[in-house]
Amino acid sequence: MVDKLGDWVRTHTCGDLRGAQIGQNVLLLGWVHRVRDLGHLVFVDVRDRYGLTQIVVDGEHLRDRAKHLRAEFVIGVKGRVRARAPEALNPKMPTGEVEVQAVEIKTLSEARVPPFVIADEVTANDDLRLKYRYLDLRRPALQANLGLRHRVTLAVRKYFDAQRFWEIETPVLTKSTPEGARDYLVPSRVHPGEFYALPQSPQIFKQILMIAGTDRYFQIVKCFRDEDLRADRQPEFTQIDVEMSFATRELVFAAIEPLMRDIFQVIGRDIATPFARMSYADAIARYGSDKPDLRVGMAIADLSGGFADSTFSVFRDAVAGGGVVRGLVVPGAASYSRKQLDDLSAQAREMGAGGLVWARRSGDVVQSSALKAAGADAIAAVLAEAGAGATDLLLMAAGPAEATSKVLGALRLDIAKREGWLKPDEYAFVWVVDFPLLEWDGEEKRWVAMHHPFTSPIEAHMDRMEQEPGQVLAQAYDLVLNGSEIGGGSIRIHDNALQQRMFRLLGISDEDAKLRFGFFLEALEYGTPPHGGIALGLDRIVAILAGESSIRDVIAFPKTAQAVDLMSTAPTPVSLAQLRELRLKTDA
RNA sequence: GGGGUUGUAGUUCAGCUGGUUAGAACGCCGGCCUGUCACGUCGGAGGUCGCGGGUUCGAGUCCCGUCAACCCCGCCA
Repeated sequence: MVDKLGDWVRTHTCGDLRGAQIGQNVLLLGWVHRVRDLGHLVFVDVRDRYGLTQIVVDGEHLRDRAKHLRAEFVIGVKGRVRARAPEALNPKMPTGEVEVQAVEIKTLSEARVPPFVIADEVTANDDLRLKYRYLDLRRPALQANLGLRHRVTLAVRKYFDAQRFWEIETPVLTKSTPEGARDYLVPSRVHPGEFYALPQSPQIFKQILMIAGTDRYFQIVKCFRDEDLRADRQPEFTQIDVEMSFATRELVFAAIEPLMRDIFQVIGRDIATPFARMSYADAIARYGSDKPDLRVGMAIADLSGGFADSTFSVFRDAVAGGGVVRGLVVPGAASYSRKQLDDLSAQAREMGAGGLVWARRSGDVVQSSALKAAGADAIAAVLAEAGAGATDLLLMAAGPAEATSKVLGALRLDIAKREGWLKPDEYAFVWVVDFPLLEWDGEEKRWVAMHHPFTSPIEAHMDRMEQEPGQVLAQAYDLVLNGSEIGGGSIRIHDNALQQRMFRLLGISDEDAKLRFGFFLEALEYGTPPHGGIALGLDRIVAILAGESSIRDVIAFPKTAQAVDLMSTAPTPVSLAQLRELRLKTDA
């Protein structure tokens, strides 16, 4: 039986009441969290976004009513706040020094038995949680994540406002410019056979805003990419998009570092600025990744020199063939068992390495999987060169430089994870800089932009773009936090001629460039300020702040790895009438 | 596109080399209980073992296919 709300207005939330309100008459509205029926005495915990308050019900008539309450019913309670007896205090609850003695109870809404218990300590399967997202979101942990996300976006807007940036909305229905990720397409009814694309990023619009003289722009904006998903990737995601006129890399960094400081203030953490910097080449060589996790050391060192004339033919031949021998020192891992070492080798081979060689000291003697082949003196020398101490383990692999570092880098992360060295509340920022402008796409047999085609080469390399495209560095940068790419940006090309050269390098014909980017190339001709910017991944940043491993836990209504919304069941077929109106046919 | 993990009660899981009636905990329903707060306690209901096919005297268990969720590689300018 359900009651009408009538003139009931809440006086407090379920997280408000403290000792100061003792003796007051209050009215609470919320969800039944738990009912504890002790016979002649019934306790009901009422929950809302703000917290939990214990209601006490005795007296025959009301007690009967309380016994019929079930989890997730929405109720109203009129009552009086009273102090709990000293032995009945609950220090685990913020409202635990008081309780509300019920005078009147209304059931405003009944609830079916929920498919899973709504409590942080109970976790159902992901698909069930997503189907009943509104129930999952009632869990305090997810409520806290939504609140955190709100406070972060608020901090972002406050910061940029103070720095005289304007938040400007760019269109969601835009032009498809295939190059990079797949677009989500939206058919036009008014123009049959034609399509809008949902933006992968507002890149061109924000650059045009610079041409339009808005000087400093930011936007907290949804972007869309029709690519396969991961724990840190959703088909629609939110960027903090930033663009500045007359910007240099240093000016962009100087704008973003204090922003990150303000964002981390939201969780009460002081982060140190300026951030560390590392070239892309160093990141790849020393960490095997363009997004190094610097919470741990274990940098990869080049040990090729020690093996150029070695008796160990595998390593000697690798070096002679233009490859490298590289290694990393795992601190304190000299005690690894034979099985652990074998597992690491197997793992390295799985990742494409020819093999993994380990070495360590044991008292005065050295041990190594290549001891016989290389000789004790050579192993001792390389241990010394790598800086391995008495309790450390040296892992080595040989082969082409980049591939070797990537395998060792993956091992490094795996070991660090297993050893618990990656603390979620430790924050290691690094700017990765000096990216190559282009990379060779072996399948398409053409150069493709590493960042995007609007990224400027560094000024000193502009003349060499056509001669040595692979050697040209870009004015591009990524912001990396704990091994996660949380942002990327660049100084843009602001010169029409340079932009056209870039398109040609990418194998885009002049006609094609005109067709796809003509409006932008034309805009560049009307007085374009040098400019640059960055886009930060809001979902990833909030996930790291919240200590969540998946961005799904900081997005209100996320999609599955198959890009399905299990709650609304999107995507779905549409009616023939709808298709006809759009003049579309499907063979699905 | 490729690889891996998982799928058994409402939920989270166990179920050994294939063998009688598929179990536990939580949740749910009912009884008892005046200080609980993950209440306690007694009792009860609840199963197409994801789905389809195969092997077998016999399949939750083995095989093939398929669907779904998750993780990774490719992909993500």
